[in-house]
Order: sequence, then structure tokens, then C-alpha cells
Amino acid sequence: MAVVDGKWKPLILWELQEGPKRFNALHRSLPGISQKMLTQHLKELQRHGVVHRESYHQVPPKVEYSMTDAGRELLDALGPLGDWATKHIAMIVAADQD
Amino acid sequence: MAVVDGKWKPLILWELQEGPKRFNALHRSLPGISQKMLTQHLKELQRHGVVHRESYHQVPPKVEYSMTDAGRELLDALGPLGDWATKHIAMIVAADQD
DNA sequence: CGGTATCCGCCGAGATACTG
DNA sequence: CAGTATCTCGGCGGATACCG
Repeated sequence: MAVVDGKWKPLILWELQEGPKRFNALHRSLPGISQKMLTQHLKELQRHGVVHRESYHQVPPKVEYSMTDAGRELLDALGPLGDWATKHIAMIVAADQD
Repeated sequence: MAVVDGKWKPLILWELQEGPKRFNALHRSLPGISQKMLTQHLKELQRHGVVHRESYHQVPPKVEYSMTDAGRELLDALGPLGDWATKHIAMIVAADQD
């Protein structure tokens, strides 16, 4: 659970599934996340070997984040959980109202 | 994620998979959990409809917790994630050492 | 037996400002 | 563009004591 622990981690993986993205592209894709949390979560995802960071030493800077093989496997493993959530989301939201 | 969020929630589901358990049985099965957290997590699992609470009005009190159908589906949906974790646990633990 | 009530430390996460 | 650096706050989770 530690790997997907963090408010935005599953969403970051989701955003990277279709190909590499640059830092600000990720930032724009995730409305509400702060730069701090994005950086922090990306670092942890790297440490856990599910995300790869490629830095192109240019001016202006360019850094691309992409999924590793382990990352793609993780995203697949998250699929059934997503299906479950889709099926029960209404009940859960209702319960959290009270 | 809110449904499995909480330090012990997945473990509680795991403990209930083979049949109903009483409060203290759960408590003994989960070394390290406090009564407070067990109660709190069980309440949330009930609210989210994955665990059922059956209270037998006796002296001494008897309360049994069991999985609902949604709970069993959730546990199944957690399976692939568990498989992924088993496969990559060594790398993750190593990364968390530093 | 199956919980509540209370106090407390830690840190995840937000907001804001600054930088190479 | 892609980050750091601080400050702050709420709340999770642990410890302990008490209760019907």
C-alpha cells in the first residue's frame, strides 16, 4: 500500500499511462495539486521504481516522467480496484455525506 | 481509495475473508492495533458497506463482524495489487531503507 | 466482552515565496 | 521550466484510562 499511498499517486500514474509527460504538463493535468506534492510524490514513485525521470540538460530545462515496466504492471493491478470503485462509488459517496 | 485508506483496513478484510469473527478475535489477529483504531476502522468499513456488524444482545456481549458481498468483491479486486506487491516487495523495502 | 473518552506526537498536505 | 524552502494546520494513529 505504501507505493500507492498519497493523495495523488494513483492519479499521477493514470496521467502517465499514455506516454511521457513533462513536469508542468503533469501539474496542469492534476488540478489542485501543489508543486510541492507533485515533486514529493514523483520522487517516491521513482524510489519505488514505478516511474522514470529523464532530465534533458537544456536551457530552458526539460524533464520527462514516464512509467517503468513495474509501473505499467502496477497500473494494471489497480484496474480491478478501479472497476470495483466504479460499481460502488454512489454508495460510498452517499455514506460519506453524513 | 478512501475505502481501503487506513493503516489496517486491508488486513481487517483479510482476517474476515474466511468467515465472521468477533471483536476480540479480530483484535488478537492483528497484533499491534489498538482497540480505538479497530473500532474506528470497523465503523468506516460498515459505512462503506463492505463489512456487516451483527450484535447478539446477550450477557456477556457478543458481536460478530462479517464481509458483505461488496466486501468480497473488494477483496477480489485487491488480489492483483497483492500479486504485484509480492513480486516487487524486495525492491520496495530496499528503497525504503535509505 | 466490546467498546468510549481523552490527551498527545507526528507528519501529510496546503499555501506561499523564492531560485538555477 | 522545474523545481526548493518554510510555515502552518488538521487529523491519523498510539497510549492510557474508564464503562455498560
